[in-house]
Amino acid sequence: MSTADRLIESTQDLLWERGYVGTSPKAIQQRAGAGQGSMYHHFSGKPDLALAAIRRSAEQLRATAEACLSGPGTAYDRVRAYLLREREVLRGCPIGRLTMDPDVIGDAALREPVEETLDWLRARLAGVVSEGVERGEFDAGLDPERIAASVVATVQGGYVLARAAGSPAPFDSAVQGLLDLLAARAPRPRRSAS
Amino acid sequence: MSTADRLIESTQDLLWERGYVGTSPKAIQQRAGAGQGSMYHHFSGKPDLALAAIRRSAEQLRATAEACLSGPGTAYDRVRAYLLREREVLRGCPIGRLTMDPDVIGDAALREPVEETLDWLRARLAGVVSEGVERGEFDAGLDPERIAASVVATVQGGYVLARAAGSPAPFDSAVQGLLDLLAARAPRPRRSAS
DNA sequence: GTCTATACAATGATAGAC
DNA sequence: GTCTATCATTGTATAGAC
Repeated sequence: MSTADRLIESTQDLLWERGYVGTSPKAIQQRAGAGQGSMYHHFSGKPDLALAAIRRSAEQLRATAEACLSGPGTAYDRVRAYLLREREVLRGCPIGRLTMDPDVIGDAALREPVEETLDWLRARLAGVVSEGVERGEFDAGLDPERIAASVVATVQGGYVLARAAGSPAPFDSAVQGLLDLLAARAPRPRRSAS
Repeated sequence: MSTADRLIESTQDLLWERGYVGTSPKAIQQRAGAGQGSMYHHFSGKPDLALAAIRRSAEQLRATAEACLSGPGTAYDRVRAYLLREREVLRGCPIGRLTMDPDVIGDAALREPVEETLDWLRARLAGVVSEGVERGEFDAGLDPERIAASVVATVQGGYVLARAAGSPAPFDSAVQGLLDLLAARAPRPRRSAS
């Protein structure tokens, strides 16, 4: 792997763990095994490197979510797969956690991939729910945009609860609570009339 | 107001806005209009002052939530009042945001009030839901702990979505989505048999 | 491309005068 | 109680040699 790649990967890890404000160029260099000159040769500074790292994390998140949401089964099954997918719950979300970073939210360039990613995720989920409603896999009364926002919020908020508790348990409870509510609106396929 | 109080209040504001890592003693002193000597006279250092500030924010959050949850109406009404209460959505949660701060989560003393507050909130909500189930205000199948976790997670995650979007809209969507799902499990009081 | 040297502000605190 | 030094360390770079 190239030095630039190692720098980006180290930055991804540190942003995830400590946020933008808590991540120093020196820490990045040490984790990447690169010197200062090397870092400033490949990137103009901390914001530039952070942008590259955030973009890469965003791509990865998107790919992971897409794998769940384009999987097999009914709309409910796919939302369920997304909610129950394996996660390192106590680490939180590498993209969502950046929203609490004032220097990220305050900088249009850094915020853009964060906004874009979470917007995409909500829209993608809304599409799945909407499809489900059309197919009769979800009750007709459901508002896809609202349900999508609830699903993403439950995951993001679940991380908050888990980190506060020092345990993944509240995350799992929150997700199960939402799934319980959703299951009640997902009619089982009816074979009686066939 | 005493100097110590002004220091605590300034610290509350800065922790809310910038987190623990992003808040320096100097910034606190300037916002409080106090000198260094003054701060180090009243508090042993940054962690000590932060602890006082976090505890105060925790008390305030608890009081606000309790006001909604002990209000009038059915269990559904009270959960709804909590979810729809006025919030400065784009500022996020002064307690929840601290869970993303490695120096807070990594310090047992600083983490304790955060954990305790979110635990209390979930338990309090679970109590309301449980009461609702007993009274027939919620469907018997609901798991109060799960629903409580979903409610708190939706709020905490709603803040994340709102800050990413730069708008309270996704927060409102997430909350409405959850309320839609909950309303379907909250039978209207039946007068037919009376 | 990578390294070392240098710079200069901010951080988090201590000491001692008032 | 509050103020003004003072201090060691880290943060975030730039300059120039190799």
